[in-house]
Amino acid sequence: MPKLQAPKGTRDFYPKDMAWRNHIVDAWRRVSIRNGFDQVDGPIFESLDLYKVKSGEGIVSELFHFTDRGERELAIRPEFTPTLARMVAEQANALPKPIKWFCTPNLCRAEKPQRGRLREFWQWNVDILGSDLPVADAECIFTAVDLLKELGLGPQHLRVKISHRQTVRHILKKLGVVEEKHTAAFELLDRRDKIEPAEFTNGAKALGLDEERVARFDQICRMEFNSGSLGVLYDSLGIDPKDASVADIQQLDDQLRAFGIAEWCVFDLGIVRGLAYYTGTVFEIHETSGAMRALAGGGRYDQLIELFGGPKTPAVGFGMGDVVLSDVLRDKGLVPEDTTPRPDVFVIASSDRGAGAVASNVAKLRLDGFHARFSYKTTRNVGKLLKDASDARARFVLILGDAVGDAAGEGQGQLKDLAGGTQIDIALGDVSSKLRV
RNA sequence: GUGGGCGUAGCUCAGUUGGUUAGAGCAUCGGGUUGUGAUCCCGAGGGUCGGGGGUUCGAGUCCCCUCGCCCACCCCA
Repeated sequence: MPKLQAPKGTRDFYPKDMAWRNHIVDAWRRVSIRNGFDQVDGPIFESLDLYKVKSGEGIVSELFHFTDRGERELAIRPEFTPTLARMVAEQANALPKPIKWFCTPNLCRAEKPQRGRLREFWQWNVDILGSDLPVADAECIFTAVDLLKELGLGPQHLRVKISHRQTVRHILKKLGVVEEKHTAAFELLDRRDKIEPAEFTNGAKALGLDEERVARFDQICRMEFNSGSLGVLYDSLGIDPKDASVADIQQLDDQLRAFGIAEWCVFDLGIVRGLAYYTGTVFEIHETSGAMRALAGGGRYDQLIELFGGPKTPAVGFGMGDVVLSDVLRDKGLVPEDTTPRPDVFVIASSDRGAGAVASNVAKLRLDGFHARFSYKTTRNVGKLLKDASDARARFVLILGDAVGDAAGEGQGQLKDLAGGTQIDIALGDVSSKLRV
């Protein structure tokens, strides 16, 4: 029999791992809800065609796909956006706008695992549909930043790098690149750090740019503008700030400052995202050191819902994966030793008579809503039992001796605070109210 | 898909030029002592040395294939 092990690029979640995953997913959920998003989900597999709509045939080799007994071609979801688009397209006219949805699906991609990338991972998706206002873009970014803060990260660790397709298009136009070649220009821009300078220059020439303009194009793409300093960009390019083509990015900047997250944000026109479907704002969250792959990425995709057969619906959103997020938190020393739930109370017996009352007292405490545990050991050795309680990371220990009554809640016990070490005599009927303090 | 590094117990690792039934610490489980958390003492379980094939009297050790992990590419929805 072949060795039975978790498939390549997947993870087993033992209690500590599961607690950590929950730590992340719970934070995603908590932050989403307080930012006004509703949770949704869809099937973990969809028809293969759904993924071809957005990404073409080329996507198939990246998918785990199969044929069911009805000869239907299906695929495990590699992303959530097509499902989201399908769901929105189906009920777009009935849903109140703006639609603010989030989800935390697990996704599978048939890629070779490496740092920051596995074959199964969890991804936080946050989307606002039905509004083309820059405030929606800003609220998505605010929500992403809120999550980072929630997990203890600060602007010293991460930066939201923001660009805007329309602004870049406007600059390209100013430099003399015809509109049909803008997509090629985006691709070239995206690859500029991966290719030789000569190849970049040649690519730029193919777009109709001469030597001087190539240099200018490259220079602009390498500049960063802090929030509030977009004027510098306009000046250097001779753009009128009142020009409609830059109004959008200017409003976004104003909103970011209104939300109070300007210090996290920087405008970097070199951020392109490979995705052809982004139409306006695009952004990525990067480590300030620039080392790792992007922690999150997103942008505006105003035409996607139509592509999936829905009405024209502007949309903006982002995704954040658990793998890179965990890497970042680990690097920054923000991973707690153990995130498994701690027992409120651990019940032990120091006498045979006390042992007879353990189950009933545990039952009562549990019915009162407490996380209560006890030991299966038969020893009356208080030291050993306290060690069990301590190992379980319990907050309190209830010690039952000869003073217990015949029924739950009767008689006396002792309640020990494991953190402080203090111990008090207590009537068993008063334990729950004492624990609530 | 391409290239490099690495696989011995749950974890961290020893294991001589190929040579008896492959070891240690920690962890786990059981027992004992002090009945109030560190401990201390005794004991147990756990490895087809990632898997398969080959060379050899003999392979954890040498050769080939394969699987997995890590890293870098490709790609990144």
